[in-house]
Amino acid sequence: MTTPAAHPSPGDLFDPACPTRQVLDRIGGKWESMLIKVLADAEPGEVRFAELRRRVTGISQKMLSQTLRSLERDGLVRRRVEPTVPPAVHYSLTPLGRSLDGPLAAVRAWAERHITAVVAARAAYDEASPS
Amino acid sequence: MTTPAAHPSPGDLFDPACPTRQVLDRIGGKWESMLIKVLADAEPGEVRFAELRRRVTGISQKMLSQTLRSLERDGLVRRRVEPTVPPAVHYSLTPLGRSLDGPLAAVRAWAERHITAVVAARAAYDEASPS
DNA sequence: CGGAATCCCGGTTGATACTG
DNA sequence: CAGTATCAACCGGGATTCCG
Repeated sequence: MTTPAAHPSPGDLFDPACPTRQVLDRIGGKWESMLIKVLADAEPGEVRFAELRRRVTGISQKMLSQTLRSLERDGLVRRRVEPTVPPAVHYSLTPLGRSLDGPLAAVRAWAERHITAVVAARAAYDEASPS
Repeated sequence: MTTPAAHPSPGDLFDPACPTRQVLDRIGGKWESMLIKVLADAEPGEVRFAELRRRVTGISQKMLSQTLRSLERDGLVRRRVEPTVPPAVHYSLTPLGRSLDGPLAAVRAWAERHITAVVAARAAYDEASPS
């Protein structure tokens, strides 16, 4: 049908406006989850821009500031500017951001526990049809 | 303290070959996680191609088959072909795939519990600098 | 120092059409 | 029914350069 109505169920994963979808779109990015982990693990809680750049190997300034801003926008990260010269900007996880690190940790744990199985499956699959 | 960085150790999130990174790259896609949930929720355990297409609103045949194949390759999904005419192909989660649904569910739960806060933060942020 | 703006390339995605 | 093939548009994201 072409059913015009499809699934209007709220909280439904199929809905583009669905919460899960929105959240996955955010943490599914290339850097988001890394940044969250780095900030979650940071001892002082706050980390400066340049330090983040150093810790998140491979990230460009553009992506760092861009990602940081999107996380800030969503209330996951806090940006604190010290009005010195030159300016020092400190980033930290908000309580909301910190709470997301839990679920993220679950995924991380799964990844570490099952990655070998995944890699093995992948190898087996590729070997079956090398083309 | 400030510290550590400088060299990516294996198993470290910063390493591009890190398990978490690989897993997030997979489930972070636009359809992967939806497919996993649909398959996980499917009562019979098996769902046919056309039925998946119907359940995952908005997906194209190309992306569906493409995503399905990548999940199959990684050992998360099983593909069973019934050699009839016309052919009937059934997809289901493997035990490995099913085990991933747990962590994914944690993320989903977080999303549903905190999405309003995220949306609010976003609105507040946008209101602060409307441009 | 932090970050905005610009340019640009390549992978990903979506329509559409064709096949077994 | 269950895909594959092709083409074109899109966009993430890297390098570079400029600014407060």
